[in-house]
Amino acid sequence: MASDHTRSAILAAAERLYADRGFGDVTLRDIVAEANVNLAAVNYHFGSKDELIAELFVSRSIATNRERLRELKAAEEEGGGRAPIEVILRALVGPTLRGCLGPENQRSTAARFMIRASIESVPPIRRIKNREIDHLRKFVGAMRRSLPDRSDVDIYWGLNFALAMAHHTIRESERLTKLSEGKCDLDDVEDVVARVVSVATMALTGAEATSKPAARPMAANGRLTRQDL
Amino acid sequence: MASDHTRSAILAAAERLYADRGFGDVTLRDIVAEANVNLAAVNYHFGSKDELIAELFVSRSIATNRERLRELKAAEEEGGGRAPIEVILRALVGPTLRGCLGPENQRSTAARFMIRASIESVPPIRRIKNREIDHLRKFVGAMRRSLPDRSDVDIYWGLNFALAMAHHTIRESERLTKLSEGKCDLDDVEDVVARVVSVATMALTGAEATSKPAARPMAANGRLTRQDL
DNA sequence: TTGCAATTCAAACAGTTGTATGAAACTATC
DNA sequence: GATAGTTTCATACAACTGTTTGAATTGCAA
Repeated sequence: MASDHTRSAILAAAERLYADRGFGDVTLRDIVAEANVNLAAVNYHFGSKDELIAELFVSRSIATNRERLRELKAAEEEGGGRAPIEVILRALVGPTLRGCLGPENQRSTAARFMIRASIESVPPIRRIKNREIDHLRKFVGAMRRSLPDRSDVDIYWGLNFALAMAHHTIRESERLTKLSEGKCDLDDVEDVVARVVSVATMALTGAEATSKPAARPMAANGRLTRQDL
Repeated sequence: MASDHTRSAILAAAERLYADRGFGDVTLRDIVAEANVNLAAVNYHFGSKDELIAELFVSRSIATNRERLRELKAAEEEGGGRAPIEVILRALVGPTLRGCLGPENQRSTAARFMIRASIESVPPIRRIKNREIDHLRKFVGAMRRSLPDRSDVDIYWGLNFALAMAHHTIRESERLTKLSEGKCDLDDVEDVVARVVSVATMALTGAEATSKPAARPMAANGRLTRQDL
């Protein structure tokens, strides 16, 4: 492996194009044109298109996960093995939110790529995401230590909701801006982090049991008249 | 328009195939084979593949939205124009959750299709989703009436988080089951609805202001060593 | 029945896609 | 400076895609 030049040019070009135009309509030919390399170079260096995408996604995921664990470890060491739940949650959702939100023009290519990966789910990325469970288990452990009185089920649901709010906000940030007519300021990332952490904390420390009301009928499947939507 | 036979056969076959195998690898030829009709029939009846997908998705969205508004209207009429926030939130997330969760074997094709539409976002569907804002505004209105002291921004965030928890739970239901080793029972739909509504209610009625801690550095972009993930 | 429009059909089209090939160019080692 | 291994390159390939075409068939109305 001499200089890595072609390899990294492909990676950079691919990430930029995917970030800008999505996975759907970026072909290998687009990528090699942007990278100024030969078409065959992709298969030579990466084996296949899917492996290129996977490598791209794995790199960025590792970076985010490393940042998450760094924050988590620091917090637990400071608290003698038991970090406050808010800090754990902040370590969980902070890095992702900070990476993907913030002013448009200063949002990195990497972040825009990860947003795309979150919006348009393609097979090679889906396969990798399934492996993220081990990573999440570390946060489950920390949350258990922080809230020893909470049941496991509540912990799992709290984690699920925290990730839900973070990812959904990233994924649908445009819609939220439009719906709120700009009143929700998604460029103020730390405010977003604080909101997510606050709600997730309430979810984990709030009301003990959830009431179970009577079941409701399922949505109709029959014919329809155009009126809503 | 004589008998609609071909048309509805295509719709049914397409929905079934998309639900089972996703949008990515279902071709028009797969659909017409499943529907036992000629290849050209799709373009004759729908104009294009994208319009077929759009028609499918619009139908199901309308059904869900109608159900949502039915619940909302009933609740507001009962309360004299002012429904409790829990009931509004239940009307918002209940129909979707009930449609998409529940025991695998009794989950309808329609519901499985909508899950797919939520996981794999394809262009024709993305275009339609952007039009859903008007629909959501009706819920914003109801929430404002229910919580007149809350700021608009808080309302928007509460709505956003409610949808986040519902959609993310549907989309990542498999992962949550695996992570929790089956302890989170996603077949008990009403429990899921109750949990989402409960947390969303806390988000909307809980702590007034969110504290604003100091900013944190962004995730590193540099080289990486495989360790996490 | 005749005529006309709607529908179905087989076949082909035009374009794109990711991938493979084999020769050429390069690079570093001896 | 010859050699061996790596990397680049132009080109071809094979398959698949959504769409179109124009003729056949069908169904209904006059």
